[in-house]
Amino acid sequence: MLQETITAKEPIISQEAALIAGIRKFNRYYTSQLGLLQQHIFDSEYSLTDVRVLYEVQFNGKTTATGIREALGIDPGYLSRILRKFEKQGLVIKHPLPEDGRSSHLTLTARGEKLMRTMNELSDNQIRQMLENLAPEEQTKTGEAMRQLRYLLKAPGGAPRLEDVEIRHDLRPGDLGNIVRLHGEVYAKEYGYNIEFEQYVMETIGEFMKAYDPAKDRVWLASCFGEIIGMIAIIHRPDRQGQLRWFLLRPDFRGIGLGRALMDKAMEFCRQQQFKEVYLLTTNQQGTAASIYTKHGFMKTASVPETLWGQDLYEERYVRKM
Amino acid sequence: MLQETITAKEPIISQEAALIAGIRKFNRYYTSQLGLLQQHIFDSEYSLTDVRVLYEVQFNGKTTATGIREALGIDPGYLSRILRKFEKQGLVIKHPLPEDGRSSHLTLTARGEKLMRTMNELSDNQIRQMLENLAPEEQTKTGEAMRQLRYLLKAPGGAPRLEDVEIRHDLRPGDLGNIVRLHGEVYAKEYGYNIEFEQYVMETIGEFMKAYDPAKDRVWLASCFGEIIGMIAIIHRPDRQGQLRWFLLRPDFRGIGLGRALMDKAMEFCRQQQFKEVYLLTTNQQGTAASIYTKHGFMKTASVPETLWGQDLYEERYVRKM
DNA sequence: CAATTTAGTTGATTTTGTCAACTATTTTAT
DNA sequence: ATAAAATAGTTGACAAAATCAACTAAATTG
Repeated sequence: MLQETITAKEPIISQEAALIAGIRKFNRYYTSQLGLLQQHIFDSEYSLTDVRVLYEVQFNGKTTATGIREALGIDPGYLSRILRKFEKQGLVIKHPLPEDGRSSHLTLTARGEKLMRTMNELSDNQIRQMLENLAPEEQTKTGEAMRQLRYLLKAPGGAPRLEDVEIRHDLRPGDLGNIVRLHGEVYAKEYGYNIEFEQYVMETIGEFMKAYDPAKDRVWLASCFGEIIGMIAIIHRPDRQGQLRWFLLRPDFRGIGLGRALMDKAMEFCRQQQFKEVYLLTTNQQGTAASIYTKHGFMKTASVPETLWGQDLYEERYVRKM
Repeated sequence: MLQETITAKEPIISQEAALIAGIRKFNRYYTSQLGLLQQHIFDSEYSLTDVRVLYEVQFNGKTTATGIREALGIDPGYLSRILRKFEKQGLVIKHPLPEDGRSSHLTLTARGEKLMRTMNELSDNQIRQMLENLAPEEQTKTGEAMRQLRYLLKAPGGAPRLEDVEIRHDLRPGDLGNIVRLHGEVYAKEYGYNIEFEQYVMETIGEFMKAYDPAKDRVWLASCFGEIIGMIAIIHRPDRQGQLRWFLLRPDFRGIGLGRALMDKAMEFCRQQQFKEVYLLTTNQQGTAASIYTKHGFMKTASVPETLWGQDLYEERYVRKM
């Protein structure tokens, strides 16, 4: 047994208290920090509630008053008056519903859209001002921390977006470590692999690097706000074969088309290299990965029982003709 | 040359936009999520402003009205009335200042303290409710992300504090990768070492792990907000010798006593292990490290010229008798 | 098809926050 | 030393934001 455990598994009461106290501190700090409590946003004539209503109209396309009321939890009478004000100011239009004579769909007018754009610009400037005191690393860390929080707290739209992900294929300092780390963390979490697995990945990466030839091998790294969150690699093998390796996505970045994007890049590279075929080795435990492989034209050609990293599993081989 | 460069070094505009959009989303989400906008906190008779005032009285010990006014940015007249209400309700006491007949120090009464305790409990429950849908590790990640945000935004560019650093000596998934990464990034930045160095570190860590014996070897990792930012290790060697390895701090965490803290832990472990002596290998390039070694009783015993990682340098050996 | 529910409106009112004028001190400038 | 200016806080008048309850009109239910 390689691993040495020190810390307790059970959450300790005082730790929970510390966590909660920390969150409370954060809440208090963050509310004051961003001036979220100001009544009048950016010295405009609109209150925070006004802006929230406009935002709902803009993004919850074709909402009714009730939709907004439910989303924001405000008094119907109050909302009614706010909407009438907006209508009078030419920011919002009510489109009576043919199927329900009581309700109307709400949309922004061009003027309303313009107002919201201005608001967003002002908000962006405020954020930019906040960011400009930070070093570039700190900026990306801030972004990643917020993104992660939104994700953790299950915010709507908190899931990462493909547009925020950057894919590159050079190797920079820290990348090797990040590759190892990503594997260690993801496989430990998903399959309970112990640290021997991480060690194993380290060895395979080491071997790969010794023979690495930028013209024939390629590693793609996907990063979001500076953090490596996925990867794929192609290695040249004898007889115009290629091997696909280290295809991995952090769980919270799955299901957004990133796996496909990486696989596409890899396959395109294989075509450029004029490989006859590409193979990969995996285990039967990686169920979801398998379906991605078959979707991209790979076929299972072998399955051998093995005991690895404290697990009984089948080592599988997939091949795709190019 | 192993490295292949593709992407520009300059931060890309669209990524900044994504970052800002992400932050705006976070702001919007977080304000609504936590009900920070509700007027009446926890169905009490107190408004958000009321509670903020009480909080200031409680924690900015012995504030005056002006102190609160400056902290919260509210109208003096409004505050005056709020305070009078609190006085009448027996929550706050005004202690006229002998040195200034215009002002008074404000303190909470026992009743005021009790009210704040209740408020805090309600707030804790709300947070607990938010947390209970999360897995334990998600909870800790949430706490860490918030702590980091508070830290990043509060003290932009400020030096990290030793209190925020946690030192542990178990090995968790991702740690091996983090160790490699830390070395790769720091040495690239400070001495321009190329990725071969990171590869070399990977190999040495791999070798170490093969022979790793928790009873005789130890790796300490220093982390701040969940990120590994420093480390040190002791490996057992024949003849009751110990070798000190991988002593490294991220540059921005130097000069806060962390190096000393790590070294102390390492030396204490060496005493426990009853080593006769401890040695370490370094190069003449690591000038600042050398001074730390001598400060902790190490003496240079050898210096051999070498060419490593694209650099001409002297490999040096330091020894300390225990 | 009467009774009930739902969507939204309106009037009355309260709560919350703002502005300006004011008093009583303390500090500053001459 | 003393007049002028600044500071700390109060008060009155008022405006804005939000709530509550009673209401209308349309849709749904039994």
